[in-house]
Amino acid sequence: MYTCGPTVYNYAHIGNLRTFLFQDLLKRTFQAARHDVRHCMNITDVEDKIIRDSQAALPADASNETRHAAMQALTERFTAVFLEDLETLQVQRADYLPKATAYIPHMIRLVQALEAKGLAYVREGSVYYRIAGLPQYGCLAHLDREGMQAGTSVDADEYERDSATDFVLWKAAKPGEPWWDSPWGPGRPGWHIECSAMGMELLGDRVDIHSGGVDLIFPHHENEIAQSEGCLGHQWVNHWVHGEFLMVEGQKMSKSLGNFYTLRDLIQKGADPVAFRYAIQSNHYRKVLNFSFEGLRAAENSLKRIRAFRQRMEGEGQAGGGPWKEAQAPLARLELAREAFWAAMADDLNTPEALAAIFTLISDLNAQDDHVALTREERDAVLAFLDEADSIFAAWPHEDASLDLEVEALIEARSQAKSAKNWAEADRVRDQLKAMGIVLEDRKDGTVGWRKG
RNA sequence: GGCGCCGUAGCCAAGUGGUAAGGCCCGGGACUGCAAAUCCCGUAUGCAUCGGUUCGACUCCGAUCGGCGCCUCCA
Repeated sequence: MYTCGPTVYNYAHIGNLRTFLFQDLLKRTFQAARHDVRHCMNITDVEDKIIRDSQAALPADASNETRHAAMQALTERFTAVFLEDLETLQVQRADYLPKATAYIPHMIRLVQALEAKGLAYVREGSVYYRIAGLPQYGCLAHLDREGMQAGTSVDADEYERDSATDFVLWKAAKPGEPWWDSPWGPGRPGWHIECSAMGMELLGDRVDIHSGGVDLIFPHHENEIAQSEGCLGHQWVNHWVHGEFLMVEGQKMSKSLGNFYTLRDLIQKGADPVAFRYAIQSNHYRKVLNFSFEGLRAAENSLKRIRAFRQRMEGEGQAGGGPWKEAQAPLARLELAREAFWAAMADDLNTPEALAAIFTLISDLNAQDDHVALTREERDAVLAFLDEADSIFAAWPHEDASLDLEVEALIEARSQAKSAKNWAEADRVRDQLKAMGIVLEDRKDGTVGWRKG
Protein backbone atom coordinates (compact mmCIF):
# COMPACT_ATOMS: atom_id res chain seq x y z
CA MET A 1 0.00 0.00 0.00
CA TYR A 2 1.39 3.34 -1.06
CA THR A 3 0.06 6.57 0.38
CA CYS A 4 1.05 10.02 -0.73
CA GLY A 5 2.62 11.66 2.28
CA PRO A 6 3.13 15.24 3.34
CA THR A 7 5.13 18.04 1.86
CA VAL A 8 7.09 19.07 4.89
CA TYR A 9 7.37 22.83 4.80
CA ASN A 10 4.89 23.73 7.54
CA TYR A 11 2.46 22.29 10.09
CA ALA A 12 -0.08 19.91 8.65
CA HIS A 13 -3.62 21.24 8.93
CA ILE A 14 -6.59 19.16 9.99
CA GLY A 15 -7.63 18.67 6.38
CA ASN A 16 -4.31 17.04 5.62
CA LEU A 17 -4.70 14.98 8.74
CA ARG A 18 -8.09 13.72 7.68
CA THR A 19 -6.45 12.04 4.72
CA PHE A 20 -3.81 10.39 6.86
CA LEU A 21 -6.48 9.25 9.30
CA PHE A 22 -8.45 7.73 6.46
CA GLN A 23 -5.37 5.89 5.26
CA ASP A 24 -4.73 4.64 8.77
CA LEU A 25 -8.31 3.40 8.93
CA LEU A 26 -7.87 1.56 5.67
CA LYS A 27 -4.59 0.03 6.74
CA ARG A 28 -5.80 -0.99 10.19
CA THR A 29 -8.93 -2.54 8.71
CA PHE A 30 -6.83 -4.78 6.50
CA GLN A 31 -4.62 -5.66 9.42
CA ALA A 32 -7.57 -6.42 11.66
CA ALA A 33 -8.83 -8.71 8.90
CA ARG A 34 -5.46 -10.49 9.14
CA HIS A 35 -3.86 -9.20 5.99
CA ASP A 36 -0.18 -8.38 5.95
CA VAL A 37 0.20 -4.78 4.93
CA ARG A 38 3.41 -3.37 3.62
CA HIS A 39 2.96 0.38 3.75
CA CYS A 40 5.01 3.08 2.13
CA MET A 41 4.41 6.78 2.77
CA ASN A 42 6.68 9.26 1.07
CA ILE A 43 7.99 12.45 2.59
CA THR A 44 8.20 15.18 -0.01
CA ASP A 45 11.24 17.18 1.00
CA VAL A 46 12.02 18.99 -2.22
CA GLU A 47 9.35 21.09 -3.86
CA ASP A 48 8.52 24.68 -4.80
CA LYS A 49 7.16 25.84 -1.46
CA ILE A 50 9.97 24.17 0.44
CA ILE A 51 12.48 25.95 -1.74
CA ARG A 52 10.66 29.24 -1.42
CA ASP A 53 10.52 29.09 2.37
CA SER A 54 13.97 27.69 2.97
CA GLN A 55 15.94 29.83 0.54
CA ALA A 56 14.41 33.23 1.19
CA ALA A 57 16.95 34.28 3.78
CA LEU A 58 20.00 33.12 1.85
CA PRO A 59 22.25 35.49 -0.11
CA ALA A 60 22.11 35.27 -3.88
CA ASP A 61 25.58 33.80 -4.07
CA ALA A 62 25.00 31.04 -1.55
CA SER A 63 26.62 27.75 -2.51
CA ASN A 64 24.63 24.73 -3.52
CA GLU A 65 25.76 23.03 -0.31
CA THR A 66 24.42 25.92 1.75
CA ARG A 67 21.14 25.81 -0.13
CA HIS A 68 20.74 22.10 0.43
CA ALA A 69 21.54 22.50 4.10
CA ALA A 70 18.90 25.22 4.49
CA MET A 71 16.33 23.11 2.73
CA GLN A 72 17.18 20.11 4.86
CA ALA A 73 16.94 22.09 8.08
CA LEU A 74 13.40 23.13 7.21
CA THR A 75 12.21 19.72 6.08
CA GLU A 76 13.74 17.85 8.98
CA ARG A 77 12.06 20.15 11.42
CA PHE A 78 8.61 19.69 9.90
CA THR A 79 9.07 16.01 9.27
CA ALA A 80 9.55 15.62 13.00
CA VAL A 81 6.48 17.74 13.69
CA PHE A 82 4.45 15.71 11.24
CA LEU A 83 5.44 12.38 12.76
CA GLU A 84 4.59 13.72 16.19
CA ASP A 85 1.13 14.70 15.00
CA LEU A 86 0.56 11.24 13.59
CA GLU A 87 1.64 9.70 16.84
CA THR A 88 -0.73 11.94 18.76
CA LEU A 89 -3.52 10.75 16.50
CA GLN A 90 -2.57 7.11 16.95
CA VAL A 91 -1.72 6.77 13.28
CA GLN A 92 0.54 3.80 12.71
CA ARG A 93 3.96 4.53 11.32
CA ALA A 94 4.46 3.35 7.74
CA ASP A 95 6.97 0.57 7.12
CA TYR A 96 8.80 2.85 4.73
CA LEU A 97 8.99 6.62 5.03
CA PRO A 98 11.26 7.50 2.11
CA LYS A 99 12.43 11.05 1.67
CA ALA A 100 12.41 12.22 -1.92
CA THR A 101 15.93 13.61 -1.68
CA ALA A 102 17.25 10.15 -0.82
CA TYR A 103 15.99 8.73 -4.12
CA ILE A 104 17.28 11.23 -6.66
CA PRO A 105 19.30 8.57 -8.54
CA HIS A 106 16.20 6.36 -8.83
CA MET A 107 14.22 9.25 -10.24
CA ILE A 108 16.92 10.05 -12.76
CA ARG A 109 16.99 6.43 -13.89
CA LEU A 110 13.22 6.43 -14.27
CA VAL A 111 13.29 9.58 -16.36
CA GLN A 112 16.02 8.05 -18.52
CA ALA A 113 13.91 4.95 -19.01
CA LEU A 114 10.99 7.08 -20.17
CA GLU A 115 13.31 8.99 -22.44
CA ALA A 116 14.53 5.74 -23.96
CA LYS A 117 10.93 4.76 -24.67
CA GLY A 118 10.24 8.01 -26.40
CA LEU A 119 7.84 9.17 -23.71
CA ALA A 120 10.01 12.02 -22.52
CA TYR A 121 11.80 14.88 -24.22
CA VAL A 122 14.30 17.51 -23.17
CA ARG A 123 13.85 21.24 -23.48
CA GLU A 124 16.48 23.62 -22.14
CA GLY A 125 17.67 21.33 -19.38
CA SER A 126 14.21 20.23 -18.28
CA VAL A 127 12.58 16.93 -19.17
CA TYR A 128 8.88 16.60 -20.00
CA TYR A 129 6.49 13.70 -20.34
CA ARG A 130 4.88 13.34 -23.74
CA ILE A 131 1.25 12.66 -22.90
CA ALA A 132 0.43 11.98 -26.51
CA GLY A 133 2.50 8.81 -26.16
CA LEU A 134 0.17 7.20 -23.62
CA PRO A 135 -3.37 6.47 -24.84
CA GLN A 136 -4.81 5.77 -21.40
CA TYR A 137 -3.79 9.15 -20.01
CA GLY A 138 -6.77 10.73 -18.30
CA CYS A 139 -8.59 7.49 -17.46
CA LEU A 140 -8.29 7.80 -13.69
CA ALA A 141 -9.64 11.33 -13.58
CA HIS A 142 -12.16 10.62 -16.36
CA LEU A 143 -10.71 13.42 -18.37
CA ASP A 144 -11.64 13.82 -21.95
CA ARG A 145 -8.37 14.49 -23.70
CA GLU A 146 -10.07 16.35 -26.47
CA GLY A 147 -11.80 18.46 -23.88
CA MET A 148 -8.62 19.32 -22.06
CA GLN A 149 -8.16 22.90 -23.07
CA ALA A 150 -4.69 24.17 -23.34
CA GLY A 151 -4.29 25.86 -20.00
CA THR A 152 -5.21 29.50 -19.90
CA SER A 153 -2.49 30.02 -17.37
CA VAL A 154 0.57 28.21 -18.56
CA ASP A 155 3.41 28.57 -16.12
CA ALA A 156 5.89 31.10 -17.35
CA ASP A 157 8.78 28.72 -16.85
CA GLU A 158 7.18 25.90 -18.74
CA TYR A 159 6.35 27.60 -22.00
CA GLU A 160 8.74 25.41 -23.89
CA ARG A 161 6.63 22.28 -23.60
CA ASP A 162 5.44 20.63 -26.79
CA SER A 163 1.93 20.44 -25.44
CA ALA A 164 0.46 22.53 -22.66
CA THR A 165 -0.73 19.38 -20.92
CA ASP A 166 2.66 17.69 -20.89
CA PHE A 167 4.11 17.74 -17.40
CA VAL A 168 7.61 18.13 -16.10
CA LEU A 169 9.71 15.18 -14.95
CA TRP A 170 12.92 17.00 -14.23
CA LYS A 171 13.28 20.73 -13.74
CA ALA A 172 16.37 22.61 -14.81
CA ALA A 173 17.82 24.58 -11.91
CA LYS A 174 17.02 28.25 -11.70
CA PRO A 175 19.21 30.76 -9.92
CA GLY A 176 18.76 30.60 -6.16
CA GLU A 177 17.62 26.98 -6.11
CA PRO A 178 19.39 23.94 -4.73
CA TRP A 179 20.21 21.43 -7.45
CA TRP A 180 21.50 17.95 -8.22
CA ASP A 181 23.63 16.83 -11.14
CA SER A 182 21.86 14.96 -13.85
CA PRO A 183 22.36 13.83 -17.45
CA TRP A 184 20.43 16.98 -18.42
CA GLY A 185 22.49 19.35 -16.30
CA PRO A 186 21.84 20.72 -12.81
CA GLY A 187 18.24 20.48 -11.71
CA ARG A 188 15.72 18.84 -9.42
CA PRO A 189 12.97 16.27 -9.77
CA GLY A 190 9.43 17.19 -10.71
CA TRP A 191 6.77 16.64 -8.11
CA HIS A 192 5.15 13.56 -9.64
CA ILE A 193 8.25 11.52 -10.38
CA GLU A 194 9.15 10.91 -6.75
CA CYS A 195 6.10 8.78 -5.96
CA SER A 196 6.60 6.66 -9.05
CA ALA A 197 10.29 6.16 -8.37
CA MET A 198 10.01 5.41 -4.67
CA GLY A 199 6.84 3.38 -5.01
CA MET A 200 8.35 1.13 -7.63
CA GLU A 201 11.64 0.85 -5.76
CA LEU A 202 10.11 -0.03 -2.40
CA LEU A 203 6.88 -1.81 -3.29
CA GLY A 204 7.67 -3.17 -6.71
CA ASP A 205 6.06 -3.38 -10.12
CA ARG A 206 2.61 -4.16 -8.78
CA VAL A 207 1.00 -2.22 -5.98
CA ASP A 208 -2.30 -3.31 -4.50
CA ILE A 209 -3.48 0.00 -3.14
CA HIS A 210 -2.46 3.58 -3.71
CA SER A 211 -4.26 6.34 -1.90
CA GLY A 212 -4.36 10.04 -1.24
CA GLY A 213 -6.75 12.97 -1.15
CA VAL A 214 -9.23 13.48 -3.97
CA ASP A 215 -7.31 16.49 -5.14
CA LEU A 216 -4.43 14.23 -6.09
CA ILE A 217 -6.45 12.29 -8.64
CA PHE A 218 -5.50 14.90 -11.15
CA PRO A 219 -2.87 15.61 -12.01
CA HIS A 220 -0.67 13.83 -9.49
CA HIS A 221 -1.97 10.29 -9.67
CA GLU A 222 -2.77 10.51 -13.33
CA ASN A 223 0.84 11.48 -13.88
CA GLU A 224 2.12 8.73 -11.64
CA ILE A 225 0.26 6.25 -13.79
CA ALA A 226 1.77 7.76 -16.89
CA GLN A 227 5.27 7.56 -15.48
CA SER A 228 5.09 4.11 -13.94
CA GLU A 229 3.05 2.38 -16.61
CA GLY A 230 4.99 4.11 -19.33
CA CYS A 231 8.12 2.63 -17.85
CA LEU A 232 6.76 -0.79 -16.86
CA GLY A 233 4.58 -1.40 -19.85
CA HIS A 234 1.78 -2.76 -17.67
CA GLN A 235 -0.67 -1.70 -14.98
CA TRP A 236 1.07 -0.55 -11.84
CA VAL A 237 -1.64 -0.01 -9.22
CA ASN A 238 -4.61 -2.31 -8.70
CA HIS A 239 -6.78 0.01 -6.63
CA TRP A 240 -6.80 3.74 -6.21
CA VAL A 241 -8.57 4.95 -3.08
CA HIS A 242 -9.19 8.62 -2.43
CA GLY A 243 -10.37 10.42 0.67
CA GLU A 244 -12.67 13.42 0.49
CA PHE A 245 -11.99 16.91 1.72
CA LEU A 246 -12.62 18.52 5.04
CA MET A 247 -14.56 21.74 5.39
CA VAL A 248 -14.52 23.82 8.55
CA GLU A 249 -17.68 25.32 10.00
CA GLY A 250 -19.37 25.10 6.64
CA GLN A 251 -16.64 26.75 4.66
CA LYS A 252 -13.50 25.84 2.88
CA MET A 253 -10.60 26.07 5.26
CA SER A 254 -8.48 29.11 4.61
CA LYS A 255 -6.23 31.37 6.54
CA SER A 256 -8.19 34.47 5.58
CA LEU A 257 -11.44 33.06 6.98
CA GLY A 258 -9.73 32.32 10.27
CA ASN A 259 -10.85 28.70 10.19
CA PHE A 260 -7.49 27.21 9.37
CA TYR A 261 -6.48 24.78 12.10
CA THR A 262 -3.56 22.55 12.87
CA LEU A 263 -3.75 19.70 15.35
CA ARG A 264 -1.88 21.86 17.79
CA ASP A 265 -4.57 24.53 17.50
CA LEU A 266 -7.23 22.02 18.47
CA ILE A 267 -5.25 20.75 21.41
CA GLN A 268 -4.67 24.29 22.56
CA LYS A 269 -8.41 24.79 22.52
CA GLY A 270 -8.75 21.86 24.88
CA ALA A 271 -9.68 19.20 22.35
CA ASP A 272 -8.84 15.57 22.88
CA PRO A 273 -6.85 14.56 19.78
CA VAL A 274 -8.28 11.07 19.93
CA ALA A 275 -11.77 12.58 19.84
CA PHE A 276 -10.69 14.38 16.68
CA ARG A 277 -9.59 11.05 15.29
CA TYR A 278 -12.95 9.60 16.21
CA ALA A 279 -14.85 12.54 14.73
CA ILE A 280 -13.05 12.04 11.44
CA GLN A 281 -13.42 8.30 11.37
CA SER A 282 -17.06 8.26 12.35
CA ASN A 283 -17.86 9.83 9.01
CA HIS A 284 -17.51 8.11 5.68
CA TYR A 285 -14.17 8.82 4.05
CA ARG A 286 -15.67 9.49 0.62
CA LYS A 287 -17.99 12.22 1.83
CA VAL A 288 -17.07 15.80 2.40
CA LEU A 289 -16.85 16.27 6.14
CA ASN A 290 -17.77 19.51 7.78
CA PHE A 291 -15.56 19.86 10.82
CA SER A 292 -17.03 21.88 13.68
CA PHE A 293 -16.30 22.26 17.34
CA GLU A 294 -19.84 21.18 18.06
CA GLY A 295 -19.13 17.97 16.18
CA LEU A 296 -15.94 17.52 18.10
CA ARG A 297 -17.85 17.80 21.36
CA ALA A 298 -20.36 15.23 20.14
CA ALA A 299 -17.45 12.93 19.34
CA GLU A 300 -16.03 13.37 22.82
CA ASN A 301 -19.38 12.47 24.36
CA SER A 302 -19.82 9.45 22.11
CA LEU A 303 -16.41 8.22 23.11
CA LYS A 304 -17.27 8.66 26.77
CA ARG A 305 -20.14 6.24 26.32
CA ILE A 306 -17.95 3.60 24.71
CA ARG A 307 -15.19 4.04 27.26
CA ALA A 308 -17.61 3.92 30.18
CA PHE A 309 -19.06 0.71 28.79
CA ARG A 310 -15.60 -0.72 28.40
CA GLN A 311 -14.81 0.04 32.00
CA ARG A 312 -18.09 -1.44 33.09
CA MET A 313 -17.20 -4.68 31.30
CA GLU A 314 -13.76 -4.66 32.85
CA GLY A 315 -15.35 -4.53 36.27
CA GLU A 316 -17.78 -6.99 37.79
CA GLY A 317 -21.53 -7.02 37.31
CA GLN A 318 -23.72 -5.00 39.67
CA ALA A 319 -27.08 -6.37 38.68
CA GLY A 320 -29.92 -5.82 41.04
CA GLY A 321 -33.02 -5.15 39.01
CA GLY A 322 -34.57 -8.56 39.02
CA PRO A 323 -35.06 -10.80 36.00
CA TRP A 324 -34.60 -9.22 32.61
CA LYS A 325 -37.73 -9.79 30.65
CA GLU A 326 -36.06 -10.05 27.30
CA ALA A 327 -33.10 -12.10 28.37
CA GLN A 328 -30.85 -12.86 25.45
CA ALA A 329 -27.70 -14.91 25.26
CA PRO A 330 -24.97 -12.27 25.51
CA LEU A 331 -22.50 -14.27 23.48
CA ALA A 332 -24.99 -14.70 20.65
CA ARG A 333 -25.86 -11.01 20.86
CA LEU A 334 -22.17 -10.20 20.69
CA GLU A 335 -21.72 -12.33 17.61
CA LEU A 336 -24.48 -10.42 15.85
CA ALA A 337 -22.71 -7.17 16.61
CA ARG A 338 -19.40 -8.51 15.40
CA GLU A 339 -20.93 -9.65 12.13
CA ALA A 340 -22.68 -6.33 11.62
CA PHE A 341 -19.47 -4.48 12.42
CA TRP A 342 -17.43 -6.41 9.89
CA ALA A 343 -20.09 -6.35 7.23
CA ALA A 344 -20.09 -2.57 7.50
CA MET A 345 -16.32 -2.22 7.45
CA ALA A 346 -16.08 -4.59 4.51
CA ASP A 347 -18.58 -2.43 2.67
CA ASP A 348 -16.19 0.29 1.61
CA LEU A 349 -15.28 1.22 5.18
CA ASN A 350 -18.79 2.14 6.26
CA THR A 351 -17.69 3.39 9.65
CA PRO A 352 -20.96 5.10 10.65
CA GLU A 353 -22.73 1.77 10.34
CA ALA A 354 -19.92 -0.16 12.01
CA LEU A 355 -20.08 2.18 14.98
CA ALA A 356 -23.84 1.85 15.09
CA ALA A 357 -23.36 -1.89 15.55
CA ILE A 358 -21.17 -1.16 18.56
CA PHE A 359 -23.60 1.31 20.07
CA THR A 360 -26.63 -0.93 19.78
CA LEU A 361 -24.61 -3.68 21.44
CA ILE A 362 -23.72 -1.29 24.22
CA SER A 363 -27.34 -0.30 24.77
CA ASP A 364 -28.50 -3.90 24.80
CA LEU A 365 -25.83 -5.18 27.13
CA ASN A 366 -26.02 -2.20 29.47
CA ALA A 367 -29.71 -2.83 29.89
CA GLN A 368 -29.22 -6.51 30.41
CA ASP A 369 -26.30 -6.06 32.78
CA ASP A 370 -28.50 -3.83 34.91
CA HIS A 371 -30.79 -6.77 35.49
CA VAL A 372 -28.85 -9.96 34.97
CA ALA A 373 -25.14 -9.43 35.34
CA LEU A 374 -23.00 -10.75 32.54
CA THR A 375 -20.56 -13.41 33.64
CA ARG A 376 -16.82 -12.88 33.67
CA GLU A 377 -16.52 -15.01 30.57
CA GLU A 378 -19.15 -12.97 28.75
CA ARG A 379 -17.57 -9.70 29.84
CA ASP A 380 -14.21 -10.87 28.55
CA ALA A 381 -15.73 -11.82 25.23
CA VAL A 382 -17.23 -8.36 24.94
CA LEU A 383 -13.89 -6.81 25.81
CA ALA A 384 -12.19 -8.90 23.15
CA PHE A 385 -14.61 -7.49 20.59
CA LEU A 386 -14.04 -3.95 21.81
CA ASP A 387 -10.32 -4.54 21.44
CA GLU A 388 -10.85 -5.93 17.96
CA ALA A 389 -12.77 -2.82 16.93
CA ASP A 390 -10.30 -0.59 18.71
CA SER A 391 -7.44 -2.07 16.73
CA ILE A 392 -9.03 -0.11 13.89
CA PHE A 393 -10.47 2.94 15.63
CA ALA A 394 -7.77 3.33 18.26
CA ALA A 395 -9.98 5.39 20.50
CA TRP A 396 -11.11 3.25 23.43
CA PRO A 397 -8.09 1.30 24.59
CA HIS A 398 -7.77 -0.45 27.90
CA GLU A 399 -6.52 2.02 30.45
CA ASP A 400 -4.52 0.92 33.41
CA ALA A 401 -6.64 1.32 36.47
CA SER A 402 -3.96 2.43 38.83
CA LEU A 403 -4.69 5.10 41.35
CA ASP A 404 -2.03 6.96 43.19
CA LEU A 405 -2.09 7.09 46.97
CA GLU A 406 -3.40 10.63 47.08
CA VAL A 407 -6.47 9.75 45.01
CA GLU A 408 -7.15 6.67 47.08
CA ALA A 409 -6.92 8.71 50.25
CA LEU A 410 -9.40 11.23 48.89
CA ILE A 411 -11.88 8.55 47.89
CA GLU A 412 -11.61 7.10 51.39
CA ALA A 413 -12.06 10.53 52.95
CA ARG A 414 -15.20 11.07 50.93
CA SER A 415 -16.60 7.70 51.97
CA GLN A 416 -16.09 8.61 55.59
CA ALA A 417 -17.75 11.98 55.08
CA LYS A 418 -20.66 10.20 53.44
CA SER A 419 -20.96 7.79 56.33
CA ALA A 420 -21.14 10.76 58.63
CA LYS A 421 -23.74 12.31 56.30
CA ASN A 422 -21.46 15.28 55.90
CA TRP A 423 -22.67 15.91 52.35
CA ALA A 424 -20.90 19.23 51.96
CA GLU A 425 -17.52 17.69 52.68
CA ALA A 426 -18.29 14.67 50.51
CA ASP A 427 -19.20 16.90 47.58
CA ARG A 428 -16.13 19.02 48.13
CA VAL A 429 -13.86 15.98 47.89
CA ARG A 430 -15.72 14.74 44.85
CA ASP A 431 -15.19 18.09 43.14
CA GLN A 432 -11.55 18.00 44.09
CA LEU A 433 -11.17 14.60 42.45
CA LYS A 434 -13.03 15.77 39.40
CA ALA A 435 -10.56 18.61 39.06
CA MET A 436 -7.87 15.94 39.06
CA GLY A 437 -9.65 14.12 36.24
CA ILE A 438 -11.28 11.42 38.33
CA VAL A 439 -15.05 10.96 38.09
CA LEU A 440 -16.70 8.92 40.82
CA GLU A 441 -19.62 6.56 40.52
CA ASP A 442 -21.40 5.36 43.62
CA ARG A 443 -22.58 1.82 43.17
CA LYS A 444 -25.59 0.05 44.56
CA ASP A 445 -23.53 -2.15 46.85
CA GLY A 446 -21.89 0.82 48.51
CA THR A 447 -18.55 0.59 46.78
CA VAL A 448 -17.24 3.51 44.79
CA GLY A 449 -16.26 3.21 41.16
CA TRP A 450 -14.24 5.79 39.31
CA ARG A 451 -13.01 6.60 35.86
CA LYS A 452 -10.90 9.14 34.15
CA GLY A 453 -13.06 11.86 32.78
C1' G B 1 -18.12 24.65 -21.66
C1' G B 2 -16.82 19.24 -20.10
C1' C B 3 -16.88 15.45 -16.04
C1' G B 4 -18.66 14.27 -11.09
C1' C B 5 -20.72 14.59 -6.04
C1' C B 6 -24.24 16.06 -2.34
C1' G B 7 -29.26 17.79 -0.06
C1' U B 8 -32.53 12.35 5.62
C1' A B 9 -34.98 15.11 12.71
C1' G B 10 -31.95 20.97 16.58
C1' C B 11 -26.75 18.94 15.01
C1' C B 12 -23.84 14.63 12.87
C1' A B 13 -25.29 10.42 10.07
C1' A B 14 -26.63 4.98 7.90
C1' G B 15 -29.98 3.10 4.54
C1' U B 16 -30.88 3.28 -1.42
C1' G B 17 -37.52 -0.54 -4.33
C1' G B 18 -41.17 -3.12 0.75
C1' U B 19 -42.70 0.94 4.50
C1' A B 20 -36.91 5.66 8.44
C1' A B 21 -30.10 2.33 11.99
C1' G B 22 -26.86 4.80 15.25
C1' G B 23 -24.52 9.03 17.89
C1' C B 24 -24.85 14.05 20.16
C1' C B 25 -28.25 17.55 22.14
C1' C B 26 -33.24 18.15 24.45
C1' G B 27 -37.85 16.88 27.64
C1' G B 28 -40.27 13.39 31.33
C1' G B 29 -39.49 9.29 34.76
C1' A B 30 -36.45 5.46 37.76
C1' C B 31 -32.01 4.94 40.72
C1' U B 32 -28.93 8.50 44.10
C1' G B 33 -28.18 12.37 50.20
C1' C B 34 -27.24 15.26 45.67
C1' A B 35 -24.62 13.81 41.52
C1' A B 36 -22.25 10.59 37.96
C1' A B 37 -22.99 6.19 35.20
C1' U B 38 -27.09 3.25 33.70
C1' C B 39 -32.16 2.09 32.56
C1' C B 40 -37.37 3.28 30.89
C1' C B 41 -40.50 6.71 27.97
C1' G B 42 -40.71 10.75 24.33
C1' U B 43 -38.67 13.56 20.26
C1' A B 44 -38.88 12.91 11.13
C1' U B 45 -46.72 10.03 9.07
C1' G B 46 -41.57 11.68 6.62
C1' C B 47 -36.09 11.65 3.72
C1' A B 48 -34.82 19.68 -0.88
C1' U B 49 -39.20 20.67 -4.47
C1' C B 50 -42.41 19.13 -8.47
C1' G B 51 -43.74 15.45 -11.86
C1' G B 52 -43.25 10.22 -13.72
C1' U B 53 -42.45 4.64 -13.44
C1' U B 54 -44.33 0.83 -9.86
C1' C B 55 -48.94 -3.12 -6.23
C1' G B 56 -45.43 -0.14 -3.42
C1' A B 57 -40.09 5.11 -3.81
C1' C B 58 -36.23 8.32 0.75
C1' U B 59 -34.54 4.58 -2.62
C1' C B 60 -35.50 4.19 -10.08
C1' C B 61 -36.36 8.17 -14.18
C1' G B 62 -37.01 13.47 -15.52
C1' A B 63 -37.12 18.55 -14.29
C1' U B 64 -36.34 22.47 -10.77
C1' C B 65 -34.04 24.78 -6.51
C1' G B 66 -29.83 24.82 -3.22
C1' G B 67 -24.58 23.44 -1.83
C1' C B 68 -19.80 21.49 -3.50
C1' G B 69 -15.62 19.34 -6.28
C1' C B 70 -12.36 18.46 -10.55
C1' C B 71 -10.72 20.02 -15.56
C1' U B 72 -4.50 24.78 -12.77
C1' C B 73 -0.50 24.14 -7.08
C1' C B 74 -3.39 21.79 -3.14
C1' A B 75 -4.91 16.19 1.58
